[in-house]
Amino acid sequence: MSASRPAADDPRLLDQLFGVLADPSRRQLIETLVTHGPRTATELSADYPITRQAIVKHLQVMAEAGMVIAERSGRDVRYRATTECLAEAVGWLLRTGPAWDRRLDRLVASPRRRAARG
Amino acid sequence: MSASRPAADDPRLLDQLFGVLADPSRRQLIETLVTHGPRTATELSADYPITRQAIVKHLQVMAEAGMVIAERSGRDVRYRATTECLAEAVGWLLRTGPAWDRRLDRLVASPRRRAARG
DNA sequence: GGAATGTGCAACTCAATGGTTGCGCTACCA
DNA sequence: TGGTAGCGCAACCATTGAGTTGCACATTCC
Repeated sequence: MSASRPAADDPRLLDQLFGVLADPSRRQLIETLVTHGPRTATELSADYPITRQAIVKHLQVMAEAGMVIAERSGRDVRYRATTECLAEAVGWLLRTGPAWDRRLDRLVASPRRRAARG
Repeated sequence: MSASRPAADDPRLLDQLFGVLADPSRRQLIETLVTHGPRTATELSADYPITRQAIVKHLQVMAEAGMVIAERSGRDVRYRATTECLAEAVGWLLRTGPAWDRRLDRLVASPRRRAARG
């Protein structure tokens, strides 16, 4: 199961991660799971304007990205938010973000041969 | 101009931000702009397997999200990476991420009333 | 055992989007 | 002043993905 979960250094992981986060419903879903603890898809669907099936699809995508864990107890499946994967996203952002300023700094400092734009 | 750029506290901004980051081409585009400095779409298209038009579309989406700035000089349009917006994404992640652990901690610590499914 | 509740799977619709091609316009340069 | 290189716009195609409905299967509980 979940044979398609990419490795930590696989760019596909970032695709999945950011892809999940790009959807407002999914961010809200995460926040709900965080603030209210593990819940079933049926429970969640009561608080959302979309179908249980839609919720399940979202949760499956999120589970694929390693952001939630599905735990079965009896006939219920309770979804729990996990956090490790988020480090990956933060990592990329911090690794890239600050670098921008450094770069821009260097560009401004260096003499441009093209009409000194800056 | 850019009338559709959402405010800082608008969830739409996070949609755009994470949406941009979810695409590997766009992440690579950002990294290229970061490491090589501002470049034109035509220059960029030389290093990518996709059309200039596709690149332009990406850059427009990224500009919409405030991640790049288009600067015209003569007939060239040079795109420069900016960084402020990333803080928004990092903010959400940090605000949400660490909370997970706190939550999980509390859940583990609290006595469960439902058959102690720990 | 049988009703009720919840999950899982599949097919379908519809909109968004990544990508393409084609063409007209503008700016640069010899 | 004419050729060339680069940008902008529009139409179009194929794919993806969010969401729905319908139904079958499993589990709980009376």
